[in-house]
Amino acid sequence: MGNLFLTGRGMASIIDVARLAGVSPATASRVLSGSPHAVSASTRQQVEAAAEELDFVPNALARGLLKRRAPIVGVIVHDITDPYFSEIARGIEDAAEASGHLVIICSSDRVPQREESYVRLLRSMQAAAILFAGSGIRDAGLEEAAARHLSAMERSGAAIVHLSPSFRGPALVGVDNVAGMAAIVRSLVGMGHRRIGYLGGPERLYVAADRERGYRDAMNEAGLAVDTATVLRTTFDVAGGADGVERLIRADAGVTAVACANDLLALGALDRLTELGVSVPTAISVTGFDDIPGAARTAPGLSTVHLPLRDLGRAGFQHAEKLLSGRRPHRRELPFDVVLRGSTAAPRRASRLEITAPAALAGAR
Amino acid sequence: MGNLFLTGRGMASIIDVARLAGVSPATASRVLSGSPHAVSASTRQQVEAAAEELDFVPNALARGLLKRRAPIVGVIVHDITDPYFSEIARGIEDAAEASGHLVIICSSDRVPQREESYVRLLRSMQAAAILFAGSGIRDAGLEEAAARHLSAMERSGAAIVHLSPSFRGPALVGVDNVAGMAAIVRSLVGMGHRRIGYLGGPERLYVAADRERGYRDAMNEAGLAVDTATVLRTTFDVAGGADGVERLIRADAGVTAVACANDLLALGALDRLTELGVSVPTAISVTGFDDIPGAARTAPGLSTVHLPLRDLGRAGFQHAEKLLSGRRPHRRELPFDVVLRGSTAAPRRASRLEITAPAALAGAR
DNA sequence: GCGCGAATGGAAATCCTTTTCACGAGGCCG
DNA sequence: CGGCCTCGTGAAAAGGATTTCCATTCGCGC
Repeated sequence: MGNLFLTGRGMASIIDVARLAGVSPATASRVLSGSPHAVSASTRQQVEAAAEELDFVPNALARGLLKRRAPIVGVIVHDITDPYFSEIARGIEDAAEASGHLVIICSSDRVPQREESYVRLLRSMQAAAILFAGSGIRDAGLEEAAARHLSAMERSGAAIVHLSPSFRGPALVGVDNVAGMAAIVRSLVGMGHRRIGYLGGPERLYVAADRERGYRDAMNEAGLAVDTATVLRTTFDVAGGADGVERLIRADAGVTAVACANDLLALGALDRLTELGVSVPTAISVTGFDDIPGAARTAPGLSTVHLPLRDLGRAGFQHAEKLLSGRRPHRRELPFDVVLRGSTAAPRRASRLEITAPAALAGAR
Repeated sequence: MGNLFLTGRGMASIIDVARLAGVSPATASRVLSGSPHAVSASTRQQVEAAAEELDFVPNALARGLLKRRAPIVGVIVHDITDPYFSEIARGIEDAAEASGHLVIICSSDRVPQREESYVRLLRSMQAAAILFAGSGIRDAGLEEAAARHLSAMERSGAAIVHLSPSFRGPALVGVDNVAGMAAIVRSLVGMGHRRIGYLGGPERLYVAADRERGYRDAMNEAGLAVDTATVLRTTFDVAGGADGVERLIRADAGVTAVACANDLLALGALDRLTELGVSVPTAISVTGFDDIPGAARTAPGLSTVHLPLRDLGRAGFQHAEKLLSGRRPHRRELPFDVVLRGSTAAPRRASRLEITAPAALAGAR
């Protein structure tokens, strides 16, 4: 077959449609792009019929070139395979789809250079927005390059949104990591724990620093010592958590609980404790942070700080949309929630004795 | 400050660079786009210095408009939150990044209309390739529209790659789902199970059909009856698995093992069985499919069919690259692996008695 | 009957880059 | 020493859609 109005073997352009409809490209554009310019009903119909007939799909590149903006948003994550990030990404995607935007996923693997390369690529694609889902990484080189790219993009009207703390300061849309960690540590204290170890994330991650500060705040507040031997920093993943608890246990500092900087760490810790025959929560309590899907399915269920990750993604995109439409949205803070499952309990008697009047306790029991 | 050579407040264009370097845009382009065309060393250096000075980032939209192709690939998944898909997506991303492509994630939620809308969007963006990570959905409306879009894209040189079976036939790059399921069911049979239930996925998913066929094949091959009451189809997620096993158990058909069409179903099944106080594998064995990260972390560990998901993604992108460079790559089949963990064991004696000579068994034990 | 505004449609510029095509200079071979 | 080839560079077109001006027509009030 082959339609005679088609310019070549490629896709039909708006010129082809205009020709078939017997109108100018300008008119066809007005109909097809929903312009406010008046077009008579009959002409409109002609154009729509022609577009349908030719299976016309507008070239977003041409449109974007003119508008200086492509209908895409980039999301910088550390690893899309990490449920924390895929949940956020999904929230962004849902909100983006509603406004016709496509979402580009960029897993930086926490390598500054890879992150910069992605930002550059997104900039070259004239992305409408970039959302940083993952925490910033303290790195002079990256931050200099990133600052340059980001301010250039903002100057040209793109939206930049941080969902976690970064070198640009606290997140535009995010949760209070300090308060969240402090809250769950406080509930550990409330159960009677006194020697609480901490398994932190990489030192260079801003979010890891915030969470560690929350831990220290809560400990200080309760008048408890933070032993340097019981605060460990490791990689932000399951393997890090497994090795971390083991080191913590072997240091034999008598900790009765371990607060982990995120759920992945806690999952790894749970695994290793099981392997080591250390029972949770009888011998030791474990807490996580984030409440990723799957945190509830461990045995025992993981006590953690629930974050509304999908909402965070959605809210992040909405923030970007406001920025794009010229408004100046407020910082937005989403609520967290301490959820206690089976991985935490009061410490064993022996431990309690250390911290309570022995006689009183013995008598009560 | 503000550089006088900048046209406006926007980003520097190649024309600005050319002007600053004192050459024509053509020459600047040749330097900056790595064209094979000869350019003298001194000119080249001038241009590079100017580009650096102006923080020039090429406009990928303009380039794409000319080349009729944007350096982006779309990945259609059912849900990026599902570890099965995020693993594949990550593999694609890794391979794509190596060749300067960006990856767009499209979660269809298995809604045909949403899938079509995404394909249309990708087409309008002149995506270089679309990879279908999720299985096709049997749906006349979608398939008609999809066929139209896809053949149009292929005609214009884009690459379309299916990683799972679809209405276009078996996957271009994929695994043998029939054989995989048959293999794990066979190992259940080998352990002595005779009444093996099946928890399948949505009827309209091609991949679900394949896996169910594998189950039936293995059962027939072993001369075992497939009772319609012990084959259930449900949604492809944790909730479906939980409800599914419960129905299976309550039907009281005496099954000693349940093969699940994927790991999410198996995870749900494990959860519910625990809640119900049915011990795994003592009372009942459970198997999954895919070996998502986390399948090893259940208690007991999930026996499943390991799929090299990340490799699958990588191989899929490489296939697309070959297609784009005009080659005609072969179908590629990746290996699977039955991995037995704690969720499977030989059935209890009572069950064995049904199928083995009672005297012999009793004597042996 | 004249003029004015609304309605409608077209011509052309614009967005930025790549890629022919053309041109001049210089080197080499015959 | 003339013709030819190579090298280096520039001018201009192309790619597809939008949008700013204009131009035309029609209806209508005076």
